[in-house]
Amino acid sequence: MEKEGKSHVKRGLWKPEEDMILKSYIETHGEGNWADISRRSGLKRGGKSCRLRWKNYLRPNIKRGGMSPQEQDLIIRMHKLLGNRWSLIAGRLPGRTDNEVKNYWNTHLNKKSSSRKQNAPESVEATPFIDKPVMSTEEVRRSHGEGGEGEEEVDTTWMNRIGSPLPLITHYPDTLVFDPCFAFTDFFPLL
DNA sequence: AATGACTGCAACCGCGGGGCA
DNA sequence: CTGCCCCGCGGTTGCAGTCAT
Repeated sequence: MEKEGKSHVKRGLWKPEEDMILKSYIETHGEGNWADISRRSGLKRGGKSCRLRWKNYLRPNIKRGGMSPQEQDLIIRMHKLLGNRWSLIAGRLPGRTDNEVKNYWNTHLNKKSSSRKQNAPESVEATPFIDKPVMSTEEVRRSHGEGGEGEEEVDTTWMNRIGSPLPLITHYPDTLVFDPCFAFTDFFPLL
């Protein structure tokens, strides 16, 4: 079959008409098999492009606009824990997409964190802001008891490494707002 | 008003993983 | 086991809008 074919595949920004076509097609036929969707809908777009457009823009319940302080806080803390696992982080932010979270991090938070590092007080230097995730994906999985239903046996080593079960809040009180509803055990089931 | 620099976001690219024949 | 196809992820690029001069 024809691969996403270089020659006649349209690129660049999506037009409102294209959005409408894709949206109505998916509403009628459902998601799945994006290569097929791009062919059958009549859009001259690659399957990947259709998928991206739907997931990041057209899907229902997409939240647009600025991040709330709570969302910022969550992103920062999740990033510290997981690193650049944008899809996982976005999974904890209803209506936000991995692309949006990634962009937000790269444009806003990454900058913020690096500028903080520059004038960081000693106490902050002791807990570097972003460089390394506290847990690798593997560690997250293990701590969730993957491979052994040891439930309730929560591995708390990440807490020790962060230094506190409420990471960062004491170091950056101007930016971070502790959300008492959030517990890390809350997102483990998603992994 | 013109224009060059900067910023933020949408979209693309390449790669790896999973499912299936 | 192998190869193919599709999907999803993370990194990167490109462009439109905004700001500064």
